[in-house]
Amino acid sequence: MSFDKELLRGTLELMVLHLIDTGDTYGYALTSRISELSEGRIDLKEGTLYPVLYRLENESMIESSWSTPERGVPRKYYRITEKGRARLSELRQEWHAFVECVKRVLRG
Amino acid sequence: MSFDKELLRGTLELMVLHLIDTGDTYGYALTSRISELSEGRIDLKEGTLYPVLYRLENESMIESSWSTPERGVPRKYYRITEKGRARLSELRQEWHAFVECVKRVLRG
DNA sequence: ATAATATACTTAGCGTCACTAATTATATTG
DNA sequence: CAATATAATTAGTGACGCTAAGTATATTAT
Repeated sequence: MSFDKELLRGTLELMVLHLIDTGDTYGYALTSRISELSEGRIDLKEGTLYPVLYRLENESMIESSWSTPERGVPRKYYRITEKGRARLSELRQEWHAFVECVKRVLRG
Repeated sequence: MSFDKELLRGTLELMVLHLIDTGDTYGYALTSRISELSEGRIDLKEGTLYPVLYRLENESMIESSWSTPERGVPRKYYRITEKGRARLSELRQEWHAFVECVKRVLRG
């Protein structure tokens, strides 16, 4: 039902950075958001998403801070940095160019 | 200049199977064909392409036979099998569905 | 109260696969 | 005959999405 995991490689960072860019959010919410937007076709497990977030934070693409909501358990909120926005723009361009390339190969 | 290698994952098989489907061919020619069609953006090294071909042959998606051209060194020609054609059709669908998903996420 | 469930984050270890790099071999060209 | 182009093979590396298990708090059900 779901996609070959290899396909996710290279686009996961793009999607995560984009969603963080559209509004500060936290890990658990990102998995549901991606699942929702992809109509259940992309079902990220925690073991997949969190390492992506740590990588991005480690490279200063995003920053985090703990926050406890009125109800519920503490959450680690992420926001994108300037560096992250630049990277996002690059990744977006790269993705579109790549899709174009594959399209050309599949026509040839 | 070239794409992040992670992007190639998941689409390499698709592109290779497609090109073999459009006409019997051999490894070395595939790299130049893909480079040409992608305007140099996808530059497969032998160490990348040949293992793909061996995998595909091992799974009976393609078949090979040696053939010596009138001029030049012997080549290993590949042709697609019925099983390979079925797989190609699946991969093509999966790819298009995935691109759609990413598009939706990047809009959300 | 307490057990059960939902939310939320962490982390160790695995397998796949594109990569680098080196090797072998024949054919053609200078 | 050396140098280059063509063509295939293969050993080893690293990135990263995955499984799976764990920690911890909050809410709901019994």
